[in-house]
Amino acid sequence: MLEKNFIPQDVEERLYNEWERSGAFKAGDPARVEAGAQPYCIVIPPPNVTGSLHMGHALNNTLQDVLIRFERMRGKDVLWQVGTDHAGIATQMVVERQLAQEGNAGRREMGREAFLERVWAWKAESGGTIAAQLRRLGASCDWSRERFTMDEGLSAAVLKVFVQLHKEGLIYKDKRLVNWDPTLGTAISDLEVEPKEVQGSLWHFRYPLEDGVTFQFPIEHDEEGHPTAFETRNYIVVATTRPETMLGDTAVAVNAKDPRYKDLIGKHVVLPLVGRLIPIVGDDHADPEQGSGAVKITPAHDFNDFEVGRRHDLPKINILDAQARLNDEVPEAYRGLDRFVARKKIVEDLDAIKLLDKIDDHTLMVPYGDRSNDVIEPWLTDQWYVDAATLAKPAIEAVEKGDTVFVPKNWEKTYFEWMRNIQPWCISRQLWWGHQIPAWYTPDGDVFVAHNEDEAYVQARRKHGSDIVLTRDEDVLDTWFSSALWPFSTLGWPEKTPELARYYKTDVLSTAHDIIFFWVARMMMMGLHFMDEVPFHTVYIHALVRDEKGAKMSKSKGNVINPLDLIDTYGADALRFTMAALAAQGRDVKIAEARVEGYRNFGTKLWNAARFCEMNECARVDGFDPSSVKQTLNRWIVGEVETSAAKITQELEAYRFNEAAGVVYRFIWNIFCDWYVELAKPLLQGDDEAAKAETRAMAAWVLDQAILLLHPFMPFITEELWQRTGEAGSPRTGALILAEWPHLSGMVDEEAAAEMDWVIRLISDVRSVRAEMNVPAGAKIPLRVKGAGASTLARLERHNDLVCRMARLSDVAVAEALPTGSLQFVLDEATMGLPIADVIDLRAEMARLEKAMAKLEGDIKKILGKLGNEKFIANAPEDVIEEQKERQASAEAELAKLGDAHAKLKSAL
RNA sequence: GGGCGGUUAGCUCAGCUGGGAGAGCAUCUCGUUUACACCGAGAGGGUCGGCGGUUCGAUCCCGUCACCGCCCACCA
Repeated sequence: MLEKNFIPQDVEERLYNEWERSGAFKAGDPARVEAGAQPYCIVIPPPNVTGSLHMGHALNNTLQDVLIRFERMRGKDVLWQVGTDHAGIATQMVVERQLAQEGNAGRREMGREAFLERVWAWKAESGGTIAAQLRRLGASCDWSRERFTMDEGLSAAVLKVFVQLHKEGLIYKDKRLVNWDPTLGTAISDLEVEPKEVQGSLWHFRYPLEDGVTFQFPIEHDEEGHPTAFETRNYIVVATTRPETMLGDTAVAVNAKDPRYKDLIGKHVVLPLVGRLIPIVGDDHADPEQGSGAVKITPAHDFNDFEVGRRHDLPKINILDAQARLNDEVPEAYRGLDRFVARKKIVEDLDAIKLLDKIDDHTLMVPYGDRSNDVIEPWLTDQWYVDAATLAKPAIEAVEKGDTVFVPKNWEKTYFEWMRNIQPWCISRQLWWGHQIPAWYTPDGDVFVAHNEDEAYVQARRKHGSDIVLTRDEDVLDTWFSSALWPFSTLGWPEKTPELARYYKTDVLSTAHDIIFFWVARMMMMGLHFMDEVPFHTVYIHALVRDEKGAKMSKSKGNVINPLDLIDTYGADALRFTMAALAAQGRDVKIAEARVEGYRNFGTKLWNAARFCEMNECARVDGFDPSSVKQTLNRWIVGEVETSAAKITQELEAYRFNEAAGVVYRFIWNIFCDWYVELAKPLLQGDDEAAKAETRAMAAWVLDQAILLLHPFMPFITEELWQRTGEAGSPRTGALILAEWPHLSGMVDEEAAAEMDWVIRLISDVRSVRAEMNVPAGAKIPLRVKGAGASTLARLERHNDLVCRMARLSDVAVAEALPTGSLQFVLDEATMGLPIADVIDLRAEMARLEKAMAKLEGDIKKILGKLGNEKFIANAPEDVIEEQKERQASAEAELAKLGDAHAKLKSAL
C-alpha cells in the first residue's frame, strides 16, 4: 500500500545508491547498452573541487540530467562525464584564508612544498562535498569516470598542449603590461577584471615648461568658439585620476591638431617632484576635448600610455612593486609608500609648491580583481601568452558554418564579437596551486620548454654544453587553460582511448552566458586545434538564477537561496522540476520558494493518482494493447498520451525545458487527474465487468506512461512509484531509469476525442452555471435538453451516469420545451435547461443571460467586421475565412437560443 | 561609444510559423463527493510600455521614443 504522501527523505538516497550500484550511470556498459546504440555525451562544467552546490549548479545540472535521462531512456549509450576543477586562485585563496584564521604562517613563510601539501589536504577533506551534493540532486553522472583537472592524466594533457603550442609558436613569453592584482600578487586575464564605477577626482597639475619656454593659452572665446583673449603660460596643465603615477611619467602628449598646444610639440617639461626633463609629444591619443587636452604619459602603468610610449620610443619606468608600493625608481620621500598613501602625499606636495591647478569631481571606472576585489594595476612584467587570435580563426569558422550552434542562437553574436577582437591570452599566474609551467631557465635567462626536466636538460646541453644548471619557472597556468582541454582530456587524450574515439565530439555543452568567453570559446579553440573537430555540436546557454525580485544572489545581499535547503524541505524532484519549468530560453530565472512548493504538490498529486489506481486494483496487464480498447473514455486517453508524449519529446529535442515541463504537468494534473480519473470512477465502480477490466488495465498503463514521461524531471518519485506499482500486476523488467521512453503512434481517435470533449464541456458548463447562480453544491437537480441532434442524444445516453455524477444532476431527459425559469445554456446545437425556478432569482438569471449575450454580440460584431472586409476575403487563407464563418454561425445560434430564453423569462415576470 | 535582452493579469512569467490574450501564485465564492486540503469546483482581474509603419489582419514583423537590466570598449 502506498502511503498518503511521498516522503523524499526516505527514498532519495536509497534509490540513488541503487541506480549507481546497478551500473545505470555507466557509459558503454556492455551488460546494458545495446551493441548498435548511438553514443550521447555531455561533459559537465567541472565545479570547483572544494566548492559547494549553489543555485546555478542546481539549474545547470538539472537540465543536463534531464537530457541525459531522456537520451538514456531513448536507448542511447549515454556518458555524462563528471569531474572537478582545481580552481587555482579560488582554492589557493581559501587555504590562505584558513591559514590566516588559524594564526599560522602564510604561504610564503611555509614554502611552496608545504603549502601545496596543505592544499591537497584541503582538497582531500572537502573535495567530495560537491560530488555528494550532485548526487543529492539526482545527477546521473558516470562516477566511475570522475576526473580532476590536476590528476595525472589531465596534467599530462596540459603538458603536451603547452609544449606543442610553444613549439608551434602559439605560446610565447612577452614583457608587456598585465593586469596585476596586488593583493594576490599575480597577473590576471582581462576577463578577470571587473570595472566598477567610482566617484573620484580629476586632479589638474601644472607641469613647468623647460627654461624660458612660454606659450599663449586662450582664456576667453567668442560665440563661435574662437579665442579672444590669451594669457602667457610657462607651464602646461595635465589632468589625471591617478596622481601617484606621475612619478613614472616619461612624456606629455598633446594632439597635433590642437591649436592651443601644437607649437609645444618637441619642447620639454620638468617633471615636478622628480626633476626629470620629459618631452612633449604629438599623439592622437591626446583628445582636445578631454581634461586639459594635454595628457601625462606613464608607459609602465597605463595601457594607452604604453602604446603611446611604443610609438614615440619613450622609456618605461616601473615605479611600483608587487604589492603596489612605490619602489626605488621614485624620489626617496615616496619610496615604500602604498599607492594610495602616495597619491595623497603627491597632491599635497604639489599643492604646497603651487602646482595643483584644480580638482574636479569625476566619475570613473576603476578596474577591480574579481576575486580579490582589490584595485588592479597595469604592471610591466614577463608573462606567458597564448596567440589567441590564431587559434580563434577556426573556432569562428566552425560556428559560422554551423558545426557548433548556440541555443538560443543570439549568443553566437556575443561569441563572434569577442572572438573577432580577441587579445593575447595571458596564461601565467604567480600562484602555487595549479599546473606549473613546463619551462626551465639557464642562469642567464635562456628558456627551454619541455615535458620534463630531463628533456629540458637534453635541450639545454645541446645548446650550452654539460655544466648548465636549470631552474624551473615558478608560475602556474591559468585554471581555464586546463579547463579548455576538458572535453578531450577527460576522455583520455593524449592517449588514443576507445572513449575518445566514441564520445568525441560530445553532444551538448550546457552553461551560463558569463562562461562563454572564459570557457566555451577556449574549448572551441583547443578542441579544433588538437582534435581537429569541434568539442560539441550544441552549446546550450541557460539563464542566470536570480532571487524572486530579479536581483543577483550574493552573500552580501543576503538573498542567497541554498538549493540543499530546498531539497531538504521539498525534495530534489520539486527543486528539479522548478528549475526545468523556469528555464525558458533567453531569460533570467527568478526563483521563488512558492514555486518549489507548488511543484512538490504536483508530485504529491501524481502520488495520489497512483494510490487511487492501487485502491481500484488498476494493475498492469501483460501484453495489454492500448490501441485495442472499446470504451470511449479509454480510446480518448490513449490519444492524449500519444499527443503529450510527442510534444514532450519534441520540446526536449529543442531544449525547451520549460515547455516540456509544462506539457507533462498539464498532462498529469489537468488531463489524467482532473478528468480521466474522475471520468473512470463510474466504470471502475460499475457492474460492467468487461469495461471495468479494460479501464483498470488502461489506468495502469496511463499511469506508467505518466511516470515514464516525468522521470527525466522527477527521477526519485517516479522511480519509487515504478517499483512500488510493480508489486501488483505483470512484473517489471527493470528499473525505470533504464525503461524505454514512450514512442506511440496511430492511437489518436478523433471521434472519441470529440465525444469526450463534449462530455467535459457539458459538465463544465453545468458546474459553471450552478456556481454562478448559487445553486447549493450538494443539491441534485435535473437537466432538460432541447433541440438535440442524434449524436448528442446518443452521447447523453452513453454518458448518463457519468454526467449525473460529475455535474451533480438528479436525472437527464429530453424535453420539447424547457420549463420557465430554467437556468439555460447552449452546448453545440442543443439548449440545456436546469429547471429550478423555485430556488432561483429570475432577475439574476436574466442578468446572467444578458451578460452572456453581450459577449456573444461583441464577438459577432468583430467577426462581421472581418468578413465584411473585401480585402480580408481576398487575401486571407481559405481556412482562416472558414474558421471565422463557423465562429459566426455558432455564436449567432447560441445568441438566438439565449435570446429566446431571456424573452421567456421576461414575459414570465 | 558599440552591442544584446526586457517592458503581457496584483506578483513571477509563458505565448516557438502574424489570424479568437495564457499558466502558477495571490484574491474572492462554494465544497470534506473514501486518490489527494500539498485537495476539488467556480469566479474576478490585462489599452500585451508610448507613437508611427508594413499587412486584409500585429502581443508577434519594421522604425522610433521612454524606462529597466546585462555585456564589451573607453573615460587623461
